[in-house]
Amino acid sequence: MSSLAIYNTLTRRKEPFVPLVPGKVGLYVCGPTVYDFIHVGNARTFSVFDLVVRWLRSSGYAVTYVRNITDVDDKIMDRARSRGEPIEALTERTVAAFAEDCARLNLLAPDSEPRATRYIGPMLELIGVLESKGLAYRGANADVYFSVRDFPGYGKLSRRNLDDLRAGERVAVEAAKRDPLDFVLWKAAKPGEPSWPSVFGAGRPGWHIECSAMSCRELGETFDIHGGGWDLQFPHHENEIAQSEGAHEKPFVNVWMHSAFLNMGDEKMSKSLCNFFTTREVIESLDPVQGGEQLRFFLLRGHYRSELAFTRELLEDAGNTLRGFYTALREVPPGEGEADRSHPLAARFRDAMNDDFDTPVAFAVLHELRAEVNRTRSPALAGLLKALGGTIGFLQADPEAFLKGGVSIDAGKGGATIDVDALVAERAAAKRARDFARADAIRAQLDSAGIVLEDKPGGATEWRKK
RNA sequence: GGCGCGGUAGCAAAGUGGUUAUGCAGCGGAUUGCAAAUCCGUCUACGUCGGUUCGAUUCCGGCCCGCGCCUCCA
Repeated sequence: MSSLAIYNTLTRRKEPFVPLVPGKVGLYVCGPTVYDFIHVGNARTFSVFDLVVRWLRSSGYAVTYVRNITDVDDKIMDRARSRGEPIEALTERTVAAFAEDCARLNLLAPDSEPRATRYIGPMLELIGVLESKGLAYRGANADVYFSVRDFPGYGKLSRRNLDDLRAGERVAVEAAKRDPLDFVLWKAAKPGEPSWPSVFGAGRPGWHIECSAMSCRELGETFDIHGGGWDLQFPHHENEIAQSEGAHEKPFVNVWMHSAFLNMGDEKMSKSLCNFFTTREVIESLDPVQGGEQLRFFLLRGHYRSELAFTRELLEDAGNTLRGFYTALREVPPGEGEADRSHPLAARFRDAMNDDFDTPVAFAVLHELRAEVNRTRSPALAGLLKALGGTIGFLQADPEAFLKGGVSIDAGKGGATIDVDALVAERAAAKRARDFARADAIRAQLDSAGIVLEDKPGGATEWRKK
């Protein structure tokens, strides 16, 4: 039996995974800033870590999964102001929408979903510790900064040399900083902005401090895995390390995981480039029953450290493939009882997932299993297929319902709805009377409405969405 | 300028120093009243130039091309 190896950004290699406490894993993932719907690129990252959590749990680990919500930030304030609504109304609504999107993607809820505004106290404590250790200072503008050059390990995650960084080349550097790379821990309040009282004066936290404070509260000063999108590596995660290790003087995180981008064409999808689709608009453009899992499959069938291009064709392709799995499960209903995890294909699936979550190989194994199910018509093997898919959050829907889809059937021109079952019955009667012209006419009619008929050996007829 | 990632067949995507990845699409066959589904078979591969090697897509080096981070960003 293989054991899990994970690519660690910190060491830039795959390493055997060894949890701090045997059998337990603490996992922290950087969640959304809640001023707008998440886009499909965000969905990729959250899906990747959902896969990680599910696989760790399938492997027997007790996982504590923490994913934060950033609910205080410049963008949130700007958006609330431009909409003329209270900040809380915006963030609450966005959090609720985020939860809906996650549910559609079949993402497990984190065990803890801390919000920045509820951890101001721990953040201030942490900033206090940093100041007492000489790693933080108050600027002339009353902001509090982290002094990057006073933290020896700065740059170790992203492998940057302080002197090579071009801070301020693209954005003007705040004059109050001693070094252009210093980053803000606490921002002094300006009129009309939300603020909290503190020994540093009224203000609000900088972005990076929340993750250091909340991960420590939820998972301890040192924990197993910290994840996020590739772009968070620098400066966000680098700054988290500086804050946490600067304050606690012990390793912050053992394994850093970063998921690759989702691209539009050959550019990264991002809000600043305005080239994104929201997760919900993509799902809503797909079949209402199949859409969520289809998008999830599209996002996860490639390796999480490889970039992925978002196109309509690839989304369709993913849907076709996924329907193939469900077709097998419809034809051969999974047997009751425990699946045989000692089957060679199960072992290969496990090996693939244990090799840094190699989903392309894992799905290739599932395809072999699907063919085996179709050949042997073995309910036990179908059960294994469903069970293995289930370990990574797939193939749990009712196959019949999935394949029928959420069809809103209309006859085409007139928009009149079609009674599929009545037409199927009429066709059956026509077939019995050997009126094949009528039978074929009905097939054609349904086909143009997006319904495919499948005659079964016993004379029964199944239908599904095209 | 610094740091990093990648270039695999129509499309997508793994992997390996010598033996079929896999999927979608296509094509042929079996099957079907016709279809669909399924099964069987099948066609295009490893950016480029060198090096190491009995042998390289797979290791090493140069080059070309693409992308990312260095600002908020999943």
